[in-house]
Amino acid sequence: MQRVTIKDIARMAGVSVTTVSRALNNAPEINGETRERIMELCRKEGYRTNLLARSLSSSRTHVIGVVLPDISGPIHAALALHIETYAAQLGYQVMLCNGQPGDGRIEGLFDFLIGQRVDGILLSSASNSAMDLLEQYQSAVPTVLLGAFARASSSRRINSVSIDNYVGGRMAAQYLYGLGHRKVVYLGVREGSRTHHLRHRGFREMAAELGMEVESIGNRESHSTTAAGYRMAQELFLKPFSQTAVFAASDLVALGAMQAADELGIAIPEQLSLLGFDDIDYAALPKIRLTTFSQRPDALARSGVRLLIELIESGDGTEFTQRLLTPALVERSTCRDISNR
Amino acid sequence: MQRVTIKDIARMAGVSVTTVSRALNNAPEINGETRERIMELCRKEGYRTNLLARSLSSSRTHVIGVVLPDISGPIHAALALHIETYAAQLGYQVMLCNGQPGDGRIEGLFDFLIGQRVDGILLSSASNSAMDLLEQYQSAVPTVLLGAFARASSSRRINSVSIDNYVGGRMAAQYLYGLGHRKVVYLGVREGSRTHHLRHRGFREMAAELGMEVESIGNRESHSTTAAGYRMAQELFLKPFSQTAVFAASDLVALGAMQAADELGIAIPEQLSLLGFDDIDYAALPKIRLTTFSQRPDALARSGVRLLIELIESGDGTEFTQRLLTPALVERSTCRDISNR
DNA sequence: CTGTTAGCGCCTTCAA
DNA sequence: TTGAAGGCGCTAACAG
Repeated sequence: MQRVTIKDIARMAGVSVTTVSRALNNAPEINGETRERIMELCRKEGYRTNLLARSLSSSRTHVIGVVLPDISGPIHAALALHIETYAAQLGYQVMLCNGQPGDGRIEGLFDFLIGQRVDGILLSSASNSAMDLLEQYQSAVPTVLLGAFARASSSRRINSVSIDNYVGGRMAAQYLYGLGHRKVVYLGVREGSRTHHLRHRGFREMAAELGMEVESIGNRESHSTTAAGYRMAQELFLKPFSQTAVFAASDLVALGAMQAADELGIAIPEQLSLLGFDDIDYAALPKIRLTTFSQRPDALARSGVRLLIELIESGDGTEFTQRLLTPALVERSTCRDISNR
Repeated sequence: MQRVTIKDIARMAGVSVTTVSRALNNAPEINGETRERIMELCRKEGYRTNLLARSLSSSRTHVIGVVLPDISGPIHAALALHIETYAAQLGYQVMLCNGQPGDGRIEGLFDFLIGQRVDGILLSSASNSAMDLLEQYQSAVPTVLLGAFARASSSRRINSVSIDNYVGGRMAAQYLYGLGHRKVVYLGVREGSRTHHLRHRGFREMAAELGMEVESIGNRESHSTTAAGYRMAQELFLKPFSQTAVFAASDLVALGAMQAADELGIAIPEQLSLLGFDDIDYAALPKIRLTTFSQRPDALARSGVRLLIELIESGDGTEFTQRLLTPALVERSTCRDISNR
């Protein structure tokens, strides 16, 4: 496990370390022949650049840190994949970490990444405290927040890219209205998350504008899980209700609602339309086929990576940009047009 | 973005860099007071150790590289999460990368990780070429293969931890036999993958021992996807067949088969039992409830990380160990006992 | 085109 | 208990 260094190669080739360095970096000012000779030697000797040393002296790592709440969650996993792919195309490696604001480990994670001298950090989080965290750290390293942006906070001095949840909520209301629904429910209001707050507000406001009646059912849990959706849906279904459609705060919540409906013999979409949000993988499954809104993880990833790298390469920490993506409706089979029944 | 170094702190505290270094590393030979004073200064000045520099001089990074075929796939995502969690407990950070043997980028990835001087590499792969790759690289860095081990190759000089696919195949046969099935099909034979090869062989051998008749249907595609499962199942269902149970090469294949069965009005498990392998998240969904075998990603991750770190800390590259985990049956609702009908 | 000289930020003997 | 000096492997002026 003894490693051959640039110095060894230099000695063997009878040149200086500088020359070897130049050969390795395709510097223009070098003789083609000696270059070839050196490269050949490197290959033969199994030389591998010590990137730590290179980064130390060049103070650039070409690595970006990516912090996600839960790599194993379907949306985040997709995000991770796209981020990595796209970053690689632009010449950056990704250092992927698990963590979320408030879990007590996240500061340690940021310190680690900064200690590793990553060129920038991408944080994906829907929690409110993510912004505070970034405001605190972005003086130390370029930083972009993914997915937690909110119109309301446009005053925040941070860089961010996000699905426009407010608009998403509005689109949902509009879609259901267009299908002829006039009394609907919003399932899973959760105030701890800005994302969900906005989604809810957008939905209610558009519904109000259209004259559609909406009942909101709150989620007492701290996460929008299938189990929570199941319980909330039961709460709704177990007494008589007159609504014809349900907009679930997330696909997982929708899944729970589906299960509850199934057990109580409520047919979807015949008796009740169900609309989700996220477009997780499950949603596309044959037996599910949930109509929902895509968070467009690929677009989010691309946009976030691009912004971060612009930041890194401009070296300008005085400008803050916020980008908003419009969610995309994915029509499958859980919403029915009841306008002319 | 100008960083404060150990030298700055030393100057400010009126001591030498050595002293600061000692304070930072809780060296025993240092005055408690000066230690406190220095630490306080570091905090106030926002000092963060440059890990690159530390690693360069100590030649230890406390980072392990993890290479997975597809972070967004459910099994790999779970694996990634567990690996990271467990490594963190043992004081190691994880550098997560996407790549698989044969995709043309993997050598670059390994070179990158070695260049970053990771202390070790964990590779998860089911492909045959993974072993060749590791044999080639393990002289440069400690290495553990996850999930692709095969009994047949116990002669290989590599470190590995894996679900015992051969035994898994045997267990599957035994389970179906116990339920009274006598004519079964193995759906999705794929020779490119050692994993699948073993699973198939185990299944056939145990079936033969029990006197159970098995028809194998091959998968012409290079991956075990839902789409492939769908096509293969159609191939089976479209002509008359007498088998009472199907063992699918993977849960995804099983999912495809479910869809095909659904469309053709074949009831599962009433008319046909279906057994999967992997226990991906989907499998547990209310409308799916697939009976399957768990790959036990948590156990796999723990075991792999532990082995790798032992390797790293022993510094012994002459010993190779192989660990085998037994899959665990997860009984849900897609297999029926037909023994006394 | 090539070599010399200084670092990058930290750790680690060896003296004091 | 502290400091000075050298080195980890590489890059980056600046001369030649």
